[in-house]
Amino acid sequence: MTITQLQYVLAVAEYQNFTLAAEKSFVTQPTLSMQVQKLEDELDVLIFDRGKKPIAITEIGKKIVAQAKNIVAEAERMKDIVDQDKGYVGGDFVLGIIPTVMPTLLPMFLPTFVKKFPKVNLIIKEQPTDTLIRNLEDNHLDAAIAATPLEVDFLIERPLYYEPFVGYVPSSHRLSQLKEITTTDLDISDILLLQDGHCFRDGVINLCKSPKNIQSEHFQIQSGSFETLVNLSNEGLGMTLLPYLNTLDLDKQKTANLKHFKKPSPAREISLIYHKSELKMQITEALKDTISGIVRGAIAFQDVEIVSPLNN
Amino acid sequence: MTITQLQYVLAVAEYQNFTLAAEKSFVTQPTLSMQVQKLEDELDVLIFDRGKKPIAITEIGKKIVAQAKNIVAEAERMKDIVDQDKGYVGGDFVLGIIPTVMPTLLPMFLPTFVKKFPKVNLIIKEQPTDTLIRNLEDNHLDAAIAATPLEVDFLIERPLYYEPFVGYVPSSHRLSQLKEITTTDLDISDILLLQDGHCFRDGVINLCKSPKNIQSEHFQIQSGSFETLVNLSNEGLGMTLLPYLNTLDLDKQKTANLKHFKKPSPAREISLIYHKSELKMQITEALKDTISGIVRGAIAFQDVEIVSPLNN
DNA sequence: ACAAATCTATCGATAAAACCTATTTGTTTT
DNA sequence: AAAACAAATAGGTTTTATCGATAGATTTGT
Repeated sequence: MTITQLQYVLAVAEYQNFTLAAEKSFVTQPTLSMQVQKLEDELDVLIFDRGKKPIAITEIGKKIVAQAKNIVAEAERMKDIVDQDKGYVGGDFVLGIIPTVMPTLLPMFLPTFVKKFPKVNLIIKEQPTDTLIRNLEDNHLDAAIAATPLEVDFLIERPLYYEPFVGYVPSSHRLSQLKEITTTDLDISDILLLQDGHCFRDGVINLCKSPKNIQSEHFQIQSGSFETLVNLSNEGLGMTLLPYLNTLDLDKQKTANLKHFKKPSPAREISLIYHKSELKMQITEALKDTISGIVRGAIAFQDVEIVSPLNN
Repeated sequence: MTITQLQYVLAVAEYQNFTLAAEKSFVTQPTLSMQVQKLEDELDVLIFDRGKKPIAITEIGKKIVAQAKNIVAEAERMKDIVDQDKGYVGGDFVLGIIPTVMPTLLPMFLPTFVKKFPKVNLIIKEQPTDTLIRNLEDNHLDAAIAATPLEVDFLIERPLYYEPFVGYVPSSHRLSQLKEITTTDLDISDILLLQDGHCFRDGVINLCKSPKNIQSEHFQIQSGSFETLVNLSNEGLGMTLLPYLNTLDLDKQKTANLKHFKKPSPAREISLIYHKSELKMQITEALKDTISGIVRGAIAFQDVEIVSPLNN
């Protein structure tokens, strides 16, 4: 049994296809097939059922794949250990970020981070929460930034900051005369929402969880960007809710339409999340420290109440 | 990096000697040296300092060895997983047992176990507790039976039974008229002890921890067997303490000299202990179940108070 | 139902590696 | 300073990981 063989098995398990797995492993298909066969011979079991297509993983195969993941993860950590000891922080680091955090947070910490750790090649991917979780499980992401708590057992969550929700209420709206709003003022039927899949959308829905009007929506407009939502709102189609950081770069006229919540303000918890196997911990820690340090200046700590980002 | 290279590194770390490590790994010394060098090249660190003899492990080398242990242990577990799935319970199983448990417990469970698991080749080693712990750490033992609690962080303890201490008091002794004895009756200075290194000795000393007479011993006779202690005791050299199971095969005349403790009787906790990496768990579990089942018949459960087996 | 496409296993050849024996180099011991 | 011991190095052999080409099998498309 070699680590290479285990990696090949993991690739096949992931792509459900020997040819593709071979490509991704940068070897030819016969090479990969042979090595998988050798491992199967050595363990004297069938890991994959090649009978049907796409190929299936046998019952014992699933256990073997799970254990192979352990072994390969431990093996990868070896490099981490050595790097850490050398004080060397470098290499690729793939970070996933949810769409509603990306445009506001990334510009804040990226310049500082790349300056502080010039040898780290940071690769950023914008993905919705469910994709982030899947990719963290498969080790395609080294870490991610998402709204929490997620309650996923293989993930560790390290809160970075708490971002209050802010109402955007145009002058035509029934709430426009209020100085501060509360959750009970909200009516889901006249709030403009982001598209399905955005966890901020789910957060807003959770916030308005008064069962009364949840069915009787007169119209449905969904967008992927807050800018669109604000513009639609100005057209008189309803109010909307924005994350605090998104309110900072509105123009003066639009800023006048912002309505803050009465304390404790509902807020989303934004965390750095990563696999509990804790690979590349030195970069992960550095990232967390950098972001925490930067954001602490931007978001005054205040009395907040965390809203769940999950739809359930 | 290959698993073989890691195993070579572990061998060198264990034997502090390339030649011996090569022998134990069933390869020649140059082969092992080369592979270790290759790993060092790949990780770009020195694992061993060959400058002085015996060779030393570098600081980073210690971390690498620790991680290599993790990887190799996970790799070994792969075979376990496959075997377990096949319903096959076999292969070698090396069990360590402390001397004071060996002669009484082994005959009780060995016949049952070998009959129940004919494919397991059980190898028994009689060793004092400290040796057991060292060998469990190095994976030279798959499990061991010892007096607990030991509070060793890499070990898991699974209590098998609680064995009361029984006093052996010859008719010439000052306590011979008592029906039951208590710990306060004991005086360390007239109790015959096993040799240094036996944890039962430490247990007895802990039991008598009345600081009064611990210095003023008039004579010191130490033996490795309870039989000798009982015979010396009959010669009027003092009383002694025996584990309950050792009192069962005394002759009628000697049985008359036994004095049980007043409930709750002091007792030693005998446990099956094994490394927390949990290799060969199916055999370990089978062993535990076998012994628990057998002993439950021999030792009536009673009110006991556990005595620490550690000297401190 | 047949042909095309897709995918895995097998074959033969090659380059890489793991390993061995013999020898050299560098320590430690006498 | 010589002897003894231990690790590195050199050169050669065996093993094996890999490749390219191809055959066999299953699924898909017409």
